[in-house]
Amino acid sequence: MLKDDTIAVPQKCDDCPIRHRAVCARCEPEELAQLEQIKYYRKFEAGQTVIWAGDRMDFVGSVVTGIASLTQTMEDGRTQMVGLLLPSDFVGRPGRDGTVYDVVATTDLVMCCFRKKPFENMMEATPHVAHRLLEMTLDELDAAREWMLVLGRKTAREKIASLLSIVARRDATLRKTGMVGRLVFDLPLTREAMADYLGLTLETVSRQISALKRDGVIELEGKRHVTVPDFARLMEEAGDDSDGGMLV
Amino acid sequence: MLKDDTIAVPQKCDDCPIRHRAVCARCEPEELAQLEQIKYYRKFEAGQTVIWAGDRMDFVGSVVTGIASLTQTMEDGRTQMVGLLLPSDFVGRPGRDGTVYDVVATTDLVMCCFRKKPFENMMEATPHVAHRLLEMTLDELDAAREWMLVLGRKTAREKIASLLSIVARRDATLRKTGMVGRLVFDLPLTREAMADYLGLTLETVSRQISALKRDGVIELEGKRHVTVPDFARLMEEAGDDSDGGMLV
DNA sequence: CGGTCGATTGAATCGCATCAAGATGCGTGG
DNA sequence: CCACGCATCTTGATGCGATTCAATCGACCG
Repeated sequence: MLKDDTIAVPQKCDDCPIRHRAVCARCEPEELAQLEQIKYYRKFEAGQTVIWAGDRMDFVGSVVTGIASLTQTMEDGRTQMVGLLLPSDFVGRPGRDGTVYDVVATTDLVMCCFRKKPFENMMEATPHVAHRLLEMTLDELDAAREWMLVLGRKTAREKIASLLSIVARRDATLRKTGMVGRLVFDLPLTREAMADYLGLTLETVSRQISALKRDGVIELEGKRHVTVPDFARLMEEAGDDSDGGMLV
Repeated sequence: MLKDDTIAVPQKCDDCPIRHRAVCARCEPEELAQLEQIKYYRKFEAGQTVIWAGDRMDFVGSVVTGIASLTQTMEDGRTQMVGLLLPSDFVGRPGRDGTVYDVVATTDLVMCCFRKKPFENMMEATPHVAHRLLEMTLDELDAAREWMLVLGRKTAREKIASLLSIVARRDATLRKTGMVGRLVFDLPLTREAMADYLGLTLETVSRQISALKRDGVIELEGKRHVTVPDFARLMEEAGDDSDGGMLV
């Protein structure tokens, strides 16, 4: 892999947008200083592959801005996205040399990477990093299991509604508008990426989105800009009334 | 919940069958002594519910013998099993009060439970428990993602073959026969439980098992006793040639 | 202006769910 | 010991939902 994706400009952790959500969230100033020593930034364009399944990984890291996806592929080409990596999410596995997933930049992407060996040493030495990582991993596990229900038991329409409600919810959280009134957001995924995530074909995704639009559950401007007039209605369409379906 | 499931007989950790695989695997003798202080055993019969989704949990623990399942349910009754808990697997989430899943004993079950608060304190104090738990959680996350591919992209036949190969592999590991020659094992799940795990109906499960039998991929004695004459063939049917599909 | 990429829509097909009957096996009680 | 009931499993017929194959459309770009 070409290394011209490395960013020269150093950024202080204090100003980092994911300072309080990422693996470093719990760190004390002196631990942060240690992390600054071993960190570097990398930048990817939408569509670029960050790591191929089976590749050796000499770093771990966090998504700073943008979105990446974890994908598995079968020999015959069928693919399933198994994770959506949003800002503050962690990539890589301490104590293991490779990934089993392709990591692909879905949008333009900036990652904060740590050299693996020093990071592992830090995990041994200081509890805060390890503790935060455990917490994050447990959350991801819950999210993955939540998604198993979507993949295993929901209809195409419910799957689409589930995805939309997740993206809507995350977007609202991010900019701290509540879950009230009309929600407006952009879909960060192509129809094909949605299909890969939902275990559908892109045609079915397209059809169901059209159907939800026709039925007034959502409104569309262009292909990606979505308005949800009534979030409760969307939740209902997703098959989980009330609070259910938390993910990410 | 009735508490008559608590077992009076104390068991020493040294003799414990899951001593070196469970959350206590890395513990030093004195840490083990600490754990002994806060542990107790509980026993469940096949079919009994260990915890209901939404219930408060005042303990965490490990499966010692038997099998349990984690299940999610939608309001309309559709269910999806999101995890199969085998001996040494961990139940519960430190730092959180309840489960979001039903935990059900699939077979007769013995669990080694730790009172939650003292266990959390121990995690703070000693690194070995927390470290091992992180490792196990990362493994579970991988397994969950592996399963997402099964649920999202595999056909009914491939799903059945995937499940069989997992059970076969685990069984062979457990009794240290290799993956060579004829594999013989018992299915620990009913057709309905398999359906819940695979995102199918029990009728489809039954049909596909019959089909695999008809095609000579497996042999059956009774409903539960399975022989796999050629494991590579089974893997092929599962859609992952060579080494793929590791789970559990 | 063709060319490409993403998206939409239609028609035909197929895999799995659904509905419905039986078969098998097992424990219980007469 | 056999009859009965119940749970589990098998098998068949039918219909629906999602895939597949294919044509078309719009937006963007060189």
